[in-house]
Amino acid sequence: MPDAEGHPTTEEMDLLTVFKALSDPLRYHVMATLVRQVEDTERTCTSFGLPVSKSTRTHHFRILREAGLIRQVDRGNSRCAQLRRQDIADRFPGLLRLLADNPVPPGTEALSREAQHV
Amino acid sequence: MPDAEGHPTTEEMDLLTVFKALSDPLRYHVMATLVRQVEDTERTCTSFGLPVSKSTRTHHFRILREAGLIRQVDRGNSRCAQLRRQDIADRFPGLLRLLADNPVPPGTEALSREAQHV
DNA sequence: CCTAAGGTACGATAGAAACCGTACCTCCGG
DNA sequence: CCGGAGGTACGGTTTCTATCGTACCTTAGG
Repeated sequence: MPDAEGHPTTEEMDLLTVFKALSDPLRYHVMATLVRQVEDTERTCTSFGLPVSKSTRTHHFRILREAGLIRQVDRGNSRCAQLRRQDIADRFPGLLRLLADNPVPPGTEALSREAQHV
Repeated sequence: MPDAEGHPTTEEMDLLTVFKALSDPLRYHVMATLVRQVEDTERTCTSFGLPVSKSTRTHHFRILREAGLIRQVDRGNSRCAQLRRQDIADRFPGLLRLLADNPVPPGTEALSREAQHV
């Protein structure tokens, strides 16, 4: 079962849930962004500049977390999101490559004003 | 643009749309089933024994078709669904393997009474 | 020619999901 | 010690989508 912070183990990850998590443009965008960054990059939820309210943002990151795609670690002040790169690669080989090769498709805008943070 | 029957070209396929199509348990099941069959297998929509009405079934197969995942060919009496294996392999390498390795997860029932057709 | 099987089209409905605002918590910096 | 930034929790709204029924089309077969 998931740990206290709601991170499922590799075995608990389920492709249907992952697809559901990735079927939203905003979440897809977050993942496609994370996957193209250097290993172990940590980013706050805010840094993605999603065009939604704080509470909605929490909602989206929760879904990514519960699908096992990201890890959220407490950094005192804020809570950083980190791609679970190795876990995903182990459980769903090929998935990361798919995301890396397919950034947000044109027409799925409202994401263009991506914050330039790191 | 898509052809007359609504099949997108390989270039038009979009991963977000594909994820959306695969994020429904029934559609996921259809794809996971098709992908495990021998090349060029054709099956009628009915043969999957989905626990939904005819019109809903049409709806699901339309979404799969419009995502570019299946091809529907007229066979006079009925309309057969065929996996677009090569197209998917070209456009989204790794995707078919993911599906083949991850059949319907336990707990996603209502699919158990799969028809034993070919 | 008529019927039944397989499908599509359309309109309606119910449930799910995205979204927001408000209230509240925690930590860092001044 | 206080304010603001980053988040979460909760309740309510709206929008989307899975669902169904009905009507209708086409074809194979009796």
